[in-house]
Amino acid sequence: MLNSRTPSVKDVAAAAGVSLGTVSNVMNRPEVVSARTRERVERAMAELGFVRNESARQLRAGTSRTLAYVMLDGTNPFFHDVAQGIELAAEDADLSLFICNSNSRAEREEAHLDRLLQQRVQGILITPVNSEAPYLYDLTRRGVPLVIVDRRRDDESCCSVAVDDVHGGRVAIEHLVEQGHARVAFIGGPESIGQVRERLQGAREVWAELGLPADDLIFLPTDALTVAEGRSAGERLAGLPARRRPTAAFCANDLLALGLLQQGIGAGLRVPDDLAIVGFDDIEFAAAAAVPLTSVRQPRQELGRAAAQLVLDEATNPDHEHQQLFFTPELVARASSRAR
Amino acid sequence: MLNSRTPSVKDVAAAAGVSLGTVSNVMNRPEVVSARTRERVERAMAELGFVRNESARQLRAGTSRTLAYVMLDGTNPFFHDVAQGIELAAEDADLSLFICNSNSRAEREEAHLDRLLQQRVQGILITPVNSEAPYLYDLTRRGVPLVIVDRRRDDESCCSVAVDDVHGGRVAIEHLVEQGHARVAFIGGPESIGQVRERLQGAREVWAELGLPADDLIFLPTDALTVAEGRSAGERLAGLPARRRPTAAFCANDLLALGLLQQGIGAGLRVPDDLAIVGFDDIEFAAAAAVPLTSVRQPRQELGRAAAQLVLDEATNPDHEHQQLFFTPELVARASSRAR
DNA sequence: CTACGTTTGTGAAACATTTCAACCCCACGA
DNA sequence: TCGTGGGGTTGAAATGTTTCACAAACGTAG
Repeated sequence: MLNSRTPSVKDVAAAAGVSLGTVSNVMNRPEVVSARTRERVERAMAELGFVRNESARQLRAGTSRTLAYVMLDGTNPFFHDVAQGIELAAEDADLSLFICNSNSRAEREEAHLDRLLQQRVQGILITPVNSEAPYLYDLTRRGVPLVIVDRRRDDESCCSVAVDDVHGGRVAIEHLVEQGHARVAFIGGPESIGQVRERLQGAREVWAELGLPADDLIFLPTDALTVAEGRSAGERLAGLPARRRPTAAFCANDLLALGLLQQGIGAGLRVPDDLAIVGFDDIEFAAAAAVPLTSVRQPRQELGRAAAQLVLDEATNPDHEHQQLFFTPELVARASSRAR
Repeated sequence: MLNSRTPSVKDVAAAAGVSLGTVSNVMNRPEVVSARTRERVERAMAELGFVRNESARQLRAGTSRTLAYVMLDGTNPFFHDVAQGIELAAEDADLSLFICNSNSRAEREEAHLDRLLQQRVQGILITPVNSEAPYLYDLTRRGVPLVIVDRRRDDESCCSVAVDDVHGGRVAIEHLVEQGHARVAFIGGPESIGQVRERLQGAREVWAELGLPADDLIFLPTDALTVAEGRSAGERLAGLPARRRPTAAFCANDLLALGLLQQGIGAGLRVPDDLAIVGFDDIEFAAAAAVPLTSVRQPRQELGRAAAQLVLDEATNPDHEHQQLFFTPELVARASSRAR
């Protein structure tokens, strides 16, 4: 109040009648200072309302206490769950987490990374717009610990944490076939997204293995993985001639599935009787949908947690080796695909 | 690569054959340095891959370039939309945004604030667990710019940005009465949340003004504002004797409304014919629900943006005065409350 | 040719912390 | 008594910027 400047170690030292080195010791290695002086210093800190200046600490120590996650799409709850997992791991390691959102724009992504570099964050987790972007390789060259989340790189030039999307596609289709469906739509796109390709690939693989005619697995491409695109896919589905119309749809993510569900119910379809639906991700709202949504669950928090552990290993362990972690997704069956 | 240490201004200065003060000038006031040397310095920076050390900058300059938002509940998309608004304003002011999540736990909240204080952030935006918490008052006393978002304080001891919840309650009920409903449930809780109280108050006010019997506005309390609680409220609703059973429900937020909708549809109710539903917040998923949800829209991004502007004013304008901003929410009518 | 103003560049101080070699003091063993 | 060891504390250096008073260079007017 009276003294506007915020107190520094020097002020604390003066107030406690010790040297400033001792104050630092109280904070960083309390065991070397005698109980009596430690207490005195702590009292002085409390009285002055001392708060350690993190910039100065970081400048001298050379190491920051923050991690960063650059997420791809803030409107998709999936990424917030991943972030939550990272946050938990960061908390355990006594680190702060910077969350940025690129909104799927490479230019925002690059701006964020630049900022983070200036902050000298300990490590960066990212779900990139494009995992091959040159500025991502620059990071590695600079020695910044980097983990790619929910995407992969073909070469193994950095750590990554992802989910076996081919397998995810397989279990979704296996489930639908088990439920008696013989004509199924795959809804998703654009194909430039690796995940979409792989989920489709898994679907096709198992469809062929089961000896079903390729024509009866209908690919309905979309322009994005959003609720609106799901609705529009639903309209296209309804437009198909009855004998071609699938009895079930497997959507590349839950947002699409929710859009499809909404469009279907609005058009008077009964789900799952007229149309069974399976989504992907198992976001919170999947279970909360009007007809609870069957979905392929990704271990979202686990994904984040594991990624954080990898980045920490890279940051602290001198003989760290890059790893490509792979989680296996599993099907969560709910009403939207109940047996016919 | 070869030289592991990341280059500093000093290295750049040496490489460009100028003093380090000049390098600083190139970054901070390019107009005072001649075109020739500026270019030389810039080339040296690029060659060395120089990245300014933000801690050092901050230490010397005494001011950080970050804002922080401590959100209340990461599982509610509402807060992410608010954060998005803040982010946009921060971007305009060339600031970074730290996003923290207290998960409705005061202890996490306090830990986050402590961190942020150490980082010397320029200002803090927060949707607090409790706007009267003593540690929030401490912040103000310390002179940290603070804005309370989506909550208020009775005294006007800091800036806040909120929505007129009483009005929101009024328009929701007016709408339902217009649609011909004469027995309506208010679903929400706990009452310790100011918003819940005020939305209920608005509902009761207008109900009385319209001359409807108080008994026909039924208060169904919940333990939280979640989808699960919405479902359970739906069960309680179904348990009411038919002549007491309301024909419409006004939920204190969209998550409750979605839960209620799910339970209702599952139990075979037709929405809106058997039960009309109005939510609050108008989150993305409201429009995407099986029956698109009528909701009272809060200007979520605007809320964040305005809050950011207030905090910046407090941080930079010496004769800043605390303001309590108030937005007026508006009803967005959709299928879940279509005329009967 | 001098005095002066303007433009451009310099160098040292300052910011708040951590770290580390050095120092003091005291107890203890010889 | 002296020497030794060790617990506790100190003081100064170092971290990478920014800022600011000042110096150098260069025109230009008188």
